[in-house]
Amino acid sequence: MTRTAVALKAARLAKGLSQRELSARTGLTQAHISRIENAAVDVRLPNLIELARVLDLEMMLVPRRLAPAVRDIIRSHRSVDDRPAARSGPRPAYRLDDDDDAASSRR
Amino acid sequence: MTRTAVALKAARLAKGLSQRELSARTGLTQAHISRIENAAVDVRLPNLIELARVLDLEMMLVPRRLAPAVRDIIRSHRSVDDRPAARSGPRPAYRLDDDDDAASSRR
DNA sequence: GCTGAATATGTGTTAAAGTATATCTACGTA
DNA sequence: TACGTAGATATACTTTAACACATATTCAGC
Repeated sequence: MTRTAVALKAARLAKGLSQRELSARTGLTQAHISRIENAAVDVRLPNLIELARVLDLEMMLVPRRLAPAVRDIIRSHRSVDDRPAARSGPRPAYRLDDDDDAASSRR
Repeated sequence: MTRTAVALKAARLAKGLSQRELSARTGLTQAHISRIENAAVDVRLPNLIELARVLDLEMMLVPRRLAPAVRDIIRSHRSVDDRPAARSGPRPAYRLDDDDDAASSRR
C-alpha cells in the first residue's frame, strides 16, 4: 500500500465517511475509490486533488530541504480535530475555485 | 496552465534542465513531459512523484488548516539556492527508496 | 439464516503515456 | 540574405491502463 493510499483512507475514516459518501462528494465512483485506497491503480492528479479537497487536505510540492520541517509542523498539530465524527451539521461545501485539472480546458 | 504544471516547469528551468534531460532522469518521455508542462494531460501520481524527486521537490498531503503556514515557510525560504545552474559536478543520484507507484506491485 | 450497508471485482470505454516525427529557434557560415 | 544544422519543444498515431458501470462479495445487526 502506497503512502498516499494509506493517507487517503486514513483521512476518510478520520472523517467517518464511507467510500460511497466520499464517492458522492467527489464524483469519483465508489469502485474507483476502493481501487485507489488499495493501490490497485495509479490515481490521476485531478482526482487526487479532488479527494484531498473533500478530506480537508491540500496537495503541495515542497522543496526537499523543507520537507522535514513541514512534516514536523504536521506531526505537532496532529489529532487536534481530526477525530471521527467530531462534527454535527452538513459539511461547509467543497470549494471549486482552485484547480489542477488539465482536462477541464478540453472538456 | 495548472499550478503544478507551472511549478514543474519552473523547477525544471530553475535547475537548467531541458525536457530531454529531465526525460532521461525520470524515465518519462520528452513528449510526455511537454504535454504535462502544457497541461495537455492529467499526470498520474507516480509520474508526478518521480518528476518531483528529480526536481528536488516532494509531494505532500497537508491538512488544510496548516497549508498557509507551510506556504509561508516555502515562501520565506525561496530563492536561496534554486538559481539556474548553481551547481558544478554530476547530480547526487536520485533516491528510489520511497514509493507511490501502485503499479509496481503489479509489474 | 436474512437484510442492508460497505467494500471489492469483471468488463467496456476513453484518456494517459510511448514511439516516431515534425516544427521551431538560434547560431554559424558562405 | 539565405542555408544548413543542431538543440529544444510540440504533435500524429498506437498501445496500455484509469475510470465508469454493473454486479459480486463481505460483514454487521437482527
